[in-house]
Amino acid sequence: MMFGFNNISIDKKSRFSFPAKYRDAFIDSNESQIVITKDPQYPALKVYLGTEWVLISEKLSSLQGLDPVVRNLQWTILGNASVCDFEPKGRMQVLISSDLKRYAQIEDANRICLIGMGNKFEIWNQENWEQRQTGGSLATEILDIVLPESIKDMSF
Amino acid sequence: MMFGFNNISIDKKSRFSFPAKYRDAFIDSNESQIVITKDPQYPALKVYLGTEWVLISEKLSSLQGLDPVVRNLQWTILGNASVCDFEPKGRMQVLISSDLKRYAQIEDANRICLIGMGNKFEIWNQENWEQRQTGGSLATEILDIVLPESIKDMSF
DNA sequence: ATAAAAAAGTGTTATAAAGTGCGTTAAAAG
DNA sequence: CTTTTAACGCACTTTATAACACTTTTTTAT
Repeated sequence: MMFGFNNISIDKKSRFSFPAKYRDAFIDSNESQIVITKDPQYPALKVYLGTEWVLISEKLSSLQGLDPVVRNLQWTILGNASVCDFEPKGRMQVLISSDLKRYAQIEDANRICLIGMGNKFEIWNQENWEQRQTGGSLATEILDIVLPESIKDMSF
Repeated sequence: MMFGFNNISIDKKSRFSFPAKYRDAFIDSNESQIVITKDPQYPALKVYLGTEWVLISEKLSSLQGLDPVVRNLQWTILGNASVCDFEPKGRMQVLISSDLKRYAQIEDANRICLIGMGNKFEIWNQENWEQRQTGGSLATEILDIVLPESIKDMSF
């Protein structure tokens, strides 16, 4: 399980590396891919391990896409997913696409917040993260998603 | 599986090429054809791999065509499908017919959005895509399709 | 109906931009 | 002080795209 807050650098080519403390967890679950995508509610990114992504993406894409709420989630999560090859024994580096950077408002940042949430990570712009932590709300957040029954039990 | 957002160019002769990151997926599933057709609900195009198209088109064409909704879907999806030969090991280039371009409102565009949704892609006009993403609705969208039981479990 | 012209489609190449890999330095931890 | 980790810089590779040339098809005019 991967937890905790990390303020890490992102280089000129838009790569960041996972802190070394997570290496064993990645090796144990035999990861070879990392998937980054948009958070459907906040200006932040979700980072899934490849094994976890398979479960989530299969479940989400199997839902009936004619429901507009479902279709929207499919677009947001599946349609923005960026799959990166990744070596747990190497540098554990991944690239963030310019689109995703824009969404998370980290286009010009040279530091980002990487937050371990157990089975996934989140990536935040530092100011947004601090504001959220101190109870403030963000201009771009979307809290009024009413989920259909079919996905009430899913956690993204 | 093929995921993610791509803003790519479409040349003067209406060709686009798939981003190189999808090459392995195409090679693995041994694709030699790509099928582009209309999205039944939005001013967008669906792009299927040949192998996937066989499944969908066979299922859809086998349905009882007396139901007007089914008949409409058959017309839209089957009747507008454009099959292109395609070499996964080559340039992965595909031509979009002027009809389909008009439908997706990309007639004069020199960039389009190609969205990987797992087992298929969607092609969008950039403005429409952004508007859809930020919650706006589009003049031409059709959300009130009531599906007959026979296709409730199909995903297009 | 035929030839000429235009349009549509196919293929190749060159070049700039984006992405990758790896060594070095700097910083932190033990 | 030694070892590990993080950050940076540089060189190399791959990819995307525009430009061009050529072929095929369609249209137009005679």
